[in-house]
Amino acid sequence: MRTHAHDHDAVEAMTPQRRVVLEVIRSSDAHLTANEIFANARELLPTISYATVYNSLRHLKKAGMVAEINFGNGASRYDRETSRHDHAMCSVCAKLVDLDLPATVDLTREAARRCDFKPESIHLTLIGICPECRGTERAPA
Amino acid sequence: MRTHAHDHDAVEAMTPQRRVVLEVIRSSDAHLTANEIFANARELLPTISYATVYNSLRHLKKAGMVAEINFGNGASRYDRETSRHDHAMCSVCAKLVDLDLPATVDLTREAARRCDFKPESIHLTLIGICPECRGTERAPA
DNA sequence: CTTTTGATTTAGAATTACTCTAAATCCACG
DNA sequence: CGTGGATTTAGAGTAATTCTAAATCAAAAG
Repeated sequence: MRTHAHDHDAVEAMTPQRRVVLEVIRSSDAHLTANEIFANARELLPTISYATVYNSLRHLKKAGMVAEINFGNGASRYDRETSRHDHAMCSVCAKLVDLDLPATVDLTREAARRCDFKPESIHLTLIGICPECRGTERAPA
Repeated sequence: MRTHAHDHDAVEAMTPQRRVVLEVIRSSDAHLTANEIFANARELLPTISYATVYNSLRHLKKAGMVAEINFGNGASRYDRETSRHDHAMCSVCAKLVDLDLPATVDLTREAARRCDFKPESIHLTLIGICPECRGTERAPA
């Protein structure tokens, strides 16, 4: 239902701003928050606004170029790794670690069977104490 | 290390407000948000304030009487079911369903082994399309 | 080259979900 | 009755994110 269907029809373009946001995410091995991405993006492109960072993140996510991770404890974080993977989060220092469990394909199937959902994805996060924090938090009862 | 250790020493009491909040959560089979809990609690106890609902939720959670669920997409929801269980969420209607996967004990161990965390808990959520939405969303490409 | 059209960006206001604060209240005990 | 600690209340404050409206930009059309 378009008036003309122009050639470019590019509802989703890769603009300089989006390129910068993507670059920021790709050049960090941490899982940055929107806030951190905004700060880093400003250094590369001082005029970029907060809203544009969010717009870009939504766009890049939709385009499958970044992944959003959210654990409910605060701000979303953005991940350059877009293939399905799991996470472990330290309950002491909140560190986030990537994880790959081979069992998830079966698990997804099993879960979907039990609740009669058409499976799309599965999110799995281990909560625990990381080696570093275990070292310091060794306090006995 | 207390000054006196009075007899009552009750740092955490079950007050009428907390009772009402608990009652609201227990009497619903849905997973209510704090907002919904506030609204329902007001009907039982019209003077209760928003902050008290949050205080009560924190208290009840700490006391192990309710569980908090958060999928990062918005407000936390509160669950009368406190034993460990998994969830499935419909990507179309956002419905939330409880699930019980027997494999999670092994999975937790396996995940902890891979990242060398001391395991505490595991969160598993299937994302998919529920039977009802599958019925209506049957639209082919 | 200029206009048109629609996407995009910008700055800041608005919204949502929640937490904090300070004053008022409650309650067991002395 | 008074004191002290916990709790409640109303409303202000905060953090994360979205919305809005005006400005900008870029490709296609004239």
